[in-house]
Amino acid sequence: MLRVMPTQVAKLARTDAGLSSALRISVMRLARRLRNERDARDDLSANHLAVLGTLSRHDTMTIGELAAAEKVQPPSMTRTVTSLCDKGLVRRTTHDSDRRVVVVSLTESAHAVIAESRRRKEAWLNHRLRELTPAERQTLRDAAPILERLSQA
Amino acid sequence: MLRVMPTQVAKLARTDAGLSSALRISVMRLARRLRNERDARDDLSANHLAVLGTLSRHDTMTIGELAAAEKVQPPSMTRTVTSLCDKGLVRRTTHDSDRRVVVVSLTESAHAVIAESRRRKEAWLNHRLRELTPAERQTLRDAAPILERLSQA
DNA sequence: TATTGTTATACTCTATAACTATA
DNA sequence: TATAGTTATAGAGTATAACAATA
Repeated sequence: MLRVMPTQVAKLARTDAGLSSALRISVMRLARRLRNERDARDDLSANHLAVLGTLSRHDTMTIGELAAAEKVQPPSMTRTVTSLCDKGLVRRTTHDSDRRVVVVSLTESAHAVIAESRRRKEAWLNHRLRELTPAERQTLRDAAPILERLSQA
Repeated sequence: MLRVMPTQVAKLARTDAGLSSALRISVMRLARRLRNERDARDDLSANHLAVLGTLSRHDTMTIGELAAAEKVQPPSMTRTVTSLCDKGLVRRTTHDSDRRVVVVSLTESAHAVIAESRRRKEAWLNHRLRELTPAERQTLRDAAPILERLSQA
């Protein structure tokens, strides 16, 4: 049985050489867990939810901008936006000065869906965090901004 | 512009209430980044790679066990295993005592593919970690086992 | 009968190529 | 001509339902 157990992750992390491996394993596993915790009750696909999330961070975006942000090709984004439009979660309008451009924005009901989805995702994690010691929570508080910076690098 | 910036993550993390949100955001972002860093050069799909990874942690598994581990239905796993078999990455043998069961195991070439993929994924993170201060690396060293425990809860 | 895995079939998501409409 | 987006079409990946082989 070659499975990497929690204690092995701690051991790995002790050296600079092992830190990268330990961090990758633990971050990927926790992310997978958080993702599954969400998927269980959401009726929107991961893809659709990602587009709503991106839109909520940018307010309005064009099809091209959305495609670039989600790293898909424009035809795929056309399809996704059409589907979200049918569900009443986004609005499509023509750009004021350039009529080739389609401007996409969230509807009120989308804001509610996003908030609810986020609330559910955090409920599970919140519960787990309350089971940690104050010192462990402090470590995570210190670590969060560093992890964030790594992701932006 | 509603985008959550690194400084906001640090601010969020200061309170117990905000820790869950800050941690979720930073972990999900770093995981996405790590995943993309891998996808860029791998010719195997994320799904195929996940199956190889699971097999490398368990040595031999049946189709049913693999389906359960990857949270897909048996017919989907049959398809995936057939494809990996065609690529020469896994072997299918019949179980000794129960001839309904298919036992799947990695080939030598799969071990090489897994090692190479893992090496690539870690190269990017390794480089980022060297840019941190020793104190920041220590914080991550402390955090890794806690993150791992959260994912197992 | 129950279980393990497969085949048949359909749906979703994605891609490339060819097209329309604006600029 | 070049650009933004769409339509047409095809290829993965997944699911459910029905089936075969074995227990």
